[in-house]
Amino acid sequence: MKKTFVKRAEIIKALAHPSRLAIIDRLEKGEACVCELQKIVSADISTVSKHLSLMKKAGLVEDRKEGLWVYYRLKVPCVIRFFDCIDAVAESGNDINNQYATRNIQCQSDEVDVK
Amino acid sequence: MKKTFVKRAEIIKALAHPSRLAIIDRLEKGEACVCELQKIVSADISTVSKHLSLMKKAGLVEDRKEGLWVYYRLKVPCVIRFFDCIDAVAESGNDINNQYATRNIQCQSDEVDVK
DNA sequence: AAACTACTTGGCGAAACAACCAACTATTAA
DNA sequence: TTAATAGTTGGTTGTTTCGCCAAGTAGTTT
Repeated sequence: MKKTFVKRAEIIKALAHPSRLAIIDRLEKGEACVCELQKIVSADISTVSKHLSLMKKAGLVEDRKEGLWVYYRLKVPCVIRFFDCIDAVAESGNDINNQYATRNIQCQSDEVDVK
Repeated sequence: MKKTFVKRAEIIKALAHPSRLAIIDRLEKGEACVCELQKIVSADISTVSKHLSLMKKAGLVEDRKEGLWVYYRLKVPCVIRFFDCIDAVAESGNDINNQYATRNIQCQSDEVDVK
C-alpha cells in the first residue's frame, strides 16, 4: 500500500467523527479553549481533550497555553472547504439522476442503478 | 450533536482507509471492475468488495453490472480535490513554528503548496 | 500552604472495524 | 448440465475506537 494513502488515511480518520467535525466547525471562527469546545460537543472534558490531542497529532490543530487555559486553533484551514463536497455527497445520496458531466467517467448514464 | 456532523462523519469515515483511498485514486481515471481494484490493493476480493459496498453506502461510488463484472465509478469526483489539502496537513505536520497569527482564519493557507 | 480550575492521561468495557475463509449467487463457457 | 469466473455475504477473530471515570499535572486564588 502506498505510503501516501496511509498518511492520508491517518489524517482523514482524525476528521471522521461528529464531535471532531463540530470542533473544527467552531475553530473556523477562531481559536477556542477546551472548556468552550466541551460545551459544544457536550461530552466529558476528558473525551474532548482526547479528540483534540488526536487531531493535534494528525496535524489538524495546534494549541497554545495561556494561564489556566489551553486554546486550540485550526492549523490548516483548507479542510473547511472540503465540507461543501462532503455535503454534495450527502445530497447525492437520494438523487438518482445524478449526472456528473465532469470528465469523471464516460459512463452511460442510463446504467444508473436504481435502489 | 448536529445531524450534519453525523452525516459528514459517516461519509468521511468511508474515505478513511488506505485501501479505499487507493481505490478512489484509481477511480479518478475512470470506472474499474472489482477484479482490477483487487490487484491495486492486494487484499482478498471479499475485503475489496466490502470496502466498495461501504463506499457505495456512503454515496461515494456507484456500480454497474456488465456480464460477469461489476464496474465501480466515483459518484462525486470532487473528493479528489480534497487530497491536496490533506497532503498540506501532512506536510505541515513537523512544522513547529507554524503560526497563523492567532486568528489563523483569514490566512491564505489554502494556497499552501504541496509536492 | 490548601483549595480550586482547566486540562491531560491511564485504564476499562462496549462497540465498531478489518481481514480472512467459506459458502453462496449470478453469469458465461464448454 | 457441469465447470469456471466475478463478485457478495456470513461468520470468526483480532484490532481500533469511543466515552466515561479516576487520578494526575499545572497554573491561580486565598
